[in-house]
Amino acid sequence: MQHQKVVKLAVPTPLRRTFDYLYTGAAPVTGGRVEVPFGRQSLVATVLSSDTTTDIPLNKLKHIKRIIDSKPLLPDSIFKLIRFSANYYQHPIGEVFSSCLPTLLKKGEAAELEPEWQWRLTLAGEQAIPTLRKNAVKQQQLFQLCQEHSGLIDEPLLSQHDFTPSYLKTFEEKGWLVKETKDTHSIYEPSPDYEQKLELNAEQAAAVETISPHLGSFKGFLIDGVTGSGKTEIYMQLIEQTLRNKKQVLLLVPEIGLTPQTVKRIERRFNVPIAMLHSGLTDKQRLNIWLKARQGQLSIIIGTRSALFTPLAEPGLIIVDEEHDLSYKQQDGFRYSARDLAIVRAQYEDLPVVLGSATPSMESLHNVKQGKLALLRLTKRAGEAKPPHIKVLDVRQRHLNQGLSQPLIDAMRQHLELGQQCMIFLNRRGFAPTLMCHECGWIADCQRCDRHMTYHQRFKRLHCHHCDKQVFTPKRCPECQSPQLNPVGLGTERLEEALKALFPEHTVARVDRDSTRRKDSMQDIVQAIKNDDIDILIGTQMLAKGHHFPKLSLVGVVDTDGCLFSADFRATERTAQLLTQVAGRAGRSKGMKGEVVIQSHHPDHPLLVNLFTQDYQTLSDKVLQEREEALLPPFAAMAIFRAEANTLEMPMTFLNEVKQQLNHTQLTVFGPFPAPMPKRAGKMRAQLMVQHSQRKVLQQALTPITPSLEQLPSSRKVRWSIDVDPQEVF
DNA sequence: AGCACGCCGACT
DNA sequence: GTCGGCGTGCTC
Repeated sequence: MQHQKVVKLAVPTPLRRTFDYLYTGAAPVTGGRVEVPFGRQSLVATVLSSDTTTDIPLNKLKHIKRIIDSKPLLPDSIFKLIRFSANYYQHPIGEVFSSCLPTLLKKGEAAELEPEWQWRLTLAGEQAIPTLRKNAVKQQQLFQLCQEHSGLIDEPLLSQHDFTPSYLKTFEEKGWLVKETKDTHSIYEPSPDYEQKLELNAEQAAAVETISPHLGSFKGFLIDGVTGSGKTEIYMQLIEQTLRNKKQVLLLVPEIGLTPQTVKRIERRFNVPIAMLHSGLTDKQRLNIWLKARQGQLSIIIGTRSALFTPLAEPGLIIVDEEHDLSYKQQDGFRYSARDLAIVRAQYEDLPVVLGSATPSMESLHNVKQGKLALLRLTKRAGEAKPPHIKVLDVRQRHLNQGLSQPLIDAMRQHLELGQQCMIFLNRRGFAPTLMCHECGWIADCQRCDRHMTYHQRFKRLHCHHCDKQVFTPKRCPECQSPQLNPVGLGTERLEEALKALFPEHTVARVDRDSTRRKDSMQDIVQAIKNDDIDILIGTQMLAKGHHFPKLSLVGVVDTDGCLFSADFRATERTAQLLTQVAGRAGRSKGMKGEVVIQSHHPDHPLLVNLFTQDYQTLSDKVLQEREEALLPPFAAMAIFRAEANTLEMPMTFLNEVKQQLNHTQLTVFGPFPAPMPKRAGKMRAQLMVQHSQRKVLQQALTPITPSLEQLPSSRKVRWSIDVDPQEVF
């Protein structure tokens, strides 16, 4: 009998285990892909270890169908990172592999870059140029193009000038052009003087000087810099040094921060191949970027959360911009934090990681205190911009016109008269958050969620912002048939209407998910603001970050009170970050006086007092102290088990069984209890919280338990998940 | 998650 | 008579 050889595979299935298969002949390489029969389907799996042993009776094992890769797909560091992530986030290894790979690789496509072609002008071609007929304009153009580029043209150049590769066929046949594969150019020399390097102030210079000696080995940094303090210029100079060392840079940005402007700015500055990973790419383009990055043909890779797993041949630096941003944490499926994993990756690849924010997360500030991150503080705005003047306006007993107080309206007038722009911030889209019957008090509730429906006047509809359900606005109250149904409360749509009435001579624009639904409309509005075509801007949190509007001098926050009282222990942090970011939009140009007016019915609320009589740092110190006293993250490691089903009963039963299994561990368990908003999208939800002061202990306790939960009969009657380091408790 | 098997209701 | 409803069981 032939000796049977066994491989351990990560198969893309939600099962938290590995699968063993047999193979004959050459061993599939560890880290490479194979195709295997799995149940009745055929799947692409990744080899975790080759030439290994199995606990499964040999007659139960199937044979692999095909070896896809002859070399490992991923560098060791990424392979390790993926395995670490599956463990840390308690997510099935097969699913983790597939969520880290480009779609086409998941499907089994070869991991090979298509050759890129270029055409070289031959001697015969050169001699033929004078013989070309004068009226053959296109031919003339082509050869001129050739000569302008020292006899070489490539595909991008062709398409730029509206030629197709097939047009060149005739010239190839005549021997005037020769088609050849393009040299895989590795990282270019940067030419940093294309755009002038900006002058650094003392703090910026100190930051660069602190970090640059560490380029080349692992170290974590946190740049805590107020809005406008010039973090980007620090990134730029670090990128430049990394490029000089012929290394690649990975720049992570939050979901909405991925602006073409940032990329253009970087492109203009460095003459190197750059790729931006954004949602608009095709699978093919994504694969090409992935492969080029892996082969070192791209110098800078910019992308959101999932870009973290991009393999790099010569990794040199990881930057996580706006590190506090929630979008770094995936909120479904494989619930990883790209910011946290960036630190792990930097460790594995022995390179520096730079986190930057104007409002750092409590986690990062805690890591600073623990000595895990080195803190670099920028307290001054770069250039000559002054910090804005911030005022909390007590609106108790004041008359409000659609949420706007007279002092705020007056302030707007003043700024508008100076030819400057105003922004009114309201984190609630739609016309009004509820629709109410004036006669009987009936309120339009969502049938599938524990929430009211938002009234959208423009679409004449009620819209649930939690499950996306939309219905036409009823003409009469369903309870008492009264036609008097009134919108109650304030949303951005209503605010827009009010501001247009108040300031008929000024242009008003609204930026929220509804007004920017059309592709590029966000870009258009941002451009219009910069062109000074808009005087008054109404926005939700979409407008809070990243943008630099030179003529914007007044920011008004209409309604903060909703944010001040929330069950979530992170609410304070979130609100403080949002308000700080919003306030930071005002007065970013030199010589302009920025003003921020925050309306509140609770002007004495400690959050507002601490944030605006002091600063974010004072507030974050307080928050950290409270967290320490309450043993909450970041002073404890936390995980939440969530479960949902049609009734609350099954999730509670399941979570109680989970709790029993956890009884034998050292973890502190809270719950199970119904979620703060139990019903969502027609499902009833419950959760169970576990924590321990040490991450290691939490992880080690969960590791044997989570796979066994799949065996529980009650687990199949619910949809359940584990969220390690949860960011939102809902 | 897929995918198939299995045993009960309203249709050509 | 069968198409199909989704309950439940399995995946090396």
